[in-house]
Amino acid sequence: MPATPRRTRSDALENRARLLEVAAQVFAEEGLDTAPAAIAKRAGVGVGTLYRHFPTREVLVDAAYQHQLSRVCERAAELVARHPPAEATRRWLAHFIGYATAKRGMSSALNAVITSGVDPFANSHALLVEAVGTLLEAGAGDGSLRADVRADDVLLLLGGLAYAAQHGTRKQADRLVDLTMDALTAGAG
Amino acid sequence: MPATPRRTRSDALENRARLLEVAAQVFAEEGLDTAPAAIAKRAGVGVGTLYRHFPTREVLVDAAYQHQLSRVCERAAELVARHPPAEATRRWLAHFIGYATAKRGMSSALNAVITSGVDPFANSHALLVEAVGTLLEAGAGDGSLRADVRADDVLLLLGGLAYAAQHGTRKQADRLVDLTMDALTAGAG
DNA sequence: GGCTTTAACGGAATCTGTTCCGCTTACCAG
DNA sequence: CTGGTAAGCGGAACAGATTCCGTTAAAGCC
Repeated sequence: MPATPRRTRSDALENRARLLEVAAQVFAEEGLDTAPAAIAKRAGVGVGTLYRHFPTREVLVDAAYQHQLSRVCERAAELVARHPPAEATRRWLAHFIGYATAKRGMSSALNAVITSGVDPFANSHALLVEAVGTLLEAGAGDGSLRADVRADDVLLLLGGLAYAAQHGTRKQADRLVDLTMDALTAGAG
Repeated sequence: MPATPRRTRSDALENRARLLEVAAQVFAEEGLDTAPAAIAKRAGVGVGTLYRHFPTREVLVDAAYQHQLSRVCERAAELVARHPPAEATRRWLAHFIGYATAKRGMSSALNAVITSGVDPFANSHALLVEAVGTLLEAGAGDGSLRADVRADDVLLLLGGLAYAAQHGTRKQADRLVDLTMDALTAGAG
């Protein structure tokens, strides 16, 4: 067995990058249910290549959305800086849900990330837990949010909300956010 | 055009009944992802017949689970009779989530029902809204639950929870139920 | 009971997602 | 620069879901 495993081939790296670029664009244009073959073709590679780099749709989706997802996470820090913790949290929840429902397919993308602790997702997942954690800590600090909820629980709940919100109306989504805020503030201080 | 549209053929009715029976059994044994062809074969009909009666998997699943689902709904009334409203609600939420997560695939079945207002589901959906409504009304009556939440919102939320709970641990599911209860009791009385 | 109509049937054909494998070509050593 | 090696490639083959349509037989009428 070789001590130094030969480094990744340059064409493999290029193909991966191109697939990612194309996928992000196609997902935005046509939604997440685009045929894998179409993405591969547009990237100028065979389906085999697509599947080798991204064995499941979710892996591809996560990779394609990672950039946007990190922006959503950054938003949490911005909101905490500008608003009282509870208000920041409310706004971020709404932002998250709005984001999840606005983009066709974004909800399942988020859920793919949220509900997975396994490797390929670790990056985005950790980002989200951290974002929620920032909000919760701020709230616990000034007593506007209860201190006994865990960030990963809230994230899981949020994934469910995003899922549910897709099927309900916009107003219903807003009411669910309100309910969630009530849960987070219950017995705080 | 005929004034009296010829009545449904007897073999069609039999086939439908048999498919339903087989589907419920197969779902219980092997989960929801059983191949349609396998169900059709076991019921002694062609796939075309299966698809004609149940154009989507969800329609079939809803039909197959309708009986069980109605038992879950009845449970709400039983709990209200035996316990204070808030406690009955907590128990029912846990029962619901447990049910959704215990049976492989039951969660998506429930969500198919919950998230749909359209005809084929109307029956089960209405049943669920009624069950939640019973609990909320009882709680509003004695002031242990807030009076300003809508049954269909809670149901939507619950669908999200069931979805989320599938991916989390049992303990996480319990904590989500607790959070939801906190939301329902916040500012009550 | 025989005849006409047409709902309903079955499964072949089709369409879509995924895996597999023989060929290609980038990498590295000499 | 040249040859050996195996990572990576492409698309053919496969698998499962869904549709389509020629055939069958139940319903209703005489």
